[in-house]
Formats: sequence, structure tokens, C-alpha cells
Amino acid sequence: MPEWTPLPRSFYQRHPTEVAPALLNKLLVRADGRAGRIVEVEAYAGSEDPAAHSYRGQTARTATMFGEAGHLYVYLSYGMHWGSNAVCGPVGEGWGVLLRALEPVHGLDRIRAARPAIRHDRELASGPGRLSQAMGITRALDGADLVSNDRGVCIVCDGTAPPAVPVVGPRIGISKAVAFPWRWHVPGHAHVSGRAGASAARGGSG
DNA sequence: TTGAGGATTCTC
DNA sequence: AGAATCCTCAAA
Repeated sequence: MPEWTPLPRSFYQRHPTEVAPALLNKLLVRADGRAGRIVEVEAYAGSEDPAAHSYRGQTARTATMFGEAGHLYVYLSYGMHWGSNAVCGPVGEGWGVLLRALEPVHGLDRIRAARPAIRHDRELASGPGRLSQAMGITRALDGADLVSNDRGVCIVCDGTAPPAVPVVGPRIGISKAVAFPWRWHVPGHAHVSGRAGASAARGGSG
């Protein structure tokens, strides 16, 4: 694997609506060699965002979200899937960016082994639950530091810039603040979740 | 102590 | 369209 340096703390110390599009085309990397390019993200913004887990203040579940920027916040979704977020902003705000889809780029053998039932590679990590399963992320990694790489999870830049004009739209799967345009993805990318990714895989225009 | 409601995914 | 599955949190 190439030598990569994790993104600095300062990268995360901004509002999630700035951090989220900046994370597109960065790489999520595990110490065992698994790595994937981030192609879809959503911002969640604490007390200003009714859809955020952190909207009503800190709880046991969301403690990591209210901590230092650059740490991994992992939550259980629908009782069976894990969701992975990068905490951002000042301590105490409860801001974060949900990682929704990856294009696997390294450690494909391990990633496929973690997702034995899939038919196509585009289903390996195209969705927050799939992404976490593909990368071996569970609540056990909640609070891991993506900057110091203390527990074998980090986010790096391999020199690829974020898309100049990302696709922006409403977030997926929420029932509050449904109109906030706080989801971003790489245009025309086959590994984006849902209809957009499938359309891109067929050669659609976006 | 209770129960409604999930930042989803898979199969029919 | 419906099931799977269980933690979280506010208290109708």
C-alpha cells in the first residue's frame, strides 16, 4: 500500500456542510489494507438539524459526536447495521459527516470476504450499512481517532481532488428536515448508493 | 418500565 | 411491499 498521511485535525474543524463535500474522493483506510474512495456523504449539524442524532443534546449514544473533531462516530441503525461518521466542528456541537458510499480501491479480497452475499462489486460499499460492513467497522470502533490512526482507521488524501461540481440534494432515509440539501456525491459514479449509482453503472449521464 | 421510532438492507 | 432486529430515549 502507498504511504499515506491522514488528513489533519484542522480539516475536520469546520461546519459539516463544508467538511462533507471536501471528503469526496478522499480514502477511508483500514490497517489491514482495506481502502475505499469516499463517493457519497451527508452532513448532520447538531442543534440546528432536527434529523441529527445530536439534535436534542448529548446522550450516551452520541457522546463521541460531541467530542473532538476527527474521531469516528459509529451508531447502530435499525437494530442491525452500523453507520460510520466523521465528527467535525468544535467540541460540544455534535456535528458530523455520515459516510454513505465507497468505491473499494485496495484490499478487495478482504472487502469481498466481508460482504459475501453481493452480486456486483458496486454493491460492496454503496450505502452506510454496506460501507461499514465492507470495512469491518462496528460500535467497537466508536471514538477511534481518524487523525492519529490510533485504532487502525483513518482518512487520507491520495492526491485526487474533490469533484469541482458535486451532485447536491436532500438526505436519504430521514423523516425530519427532509428538505435540507445536505447530501453530496461524485457525479455519475457507479458506487453511489441507490438509483444514482445503478444508473451510472448502466452508463447513465448522472 | 415501557414502547414507538429509527441516518438500512435484503428478499419476495 | 415487507421482514429482519434491537438499541435509544422520552414519558403521548
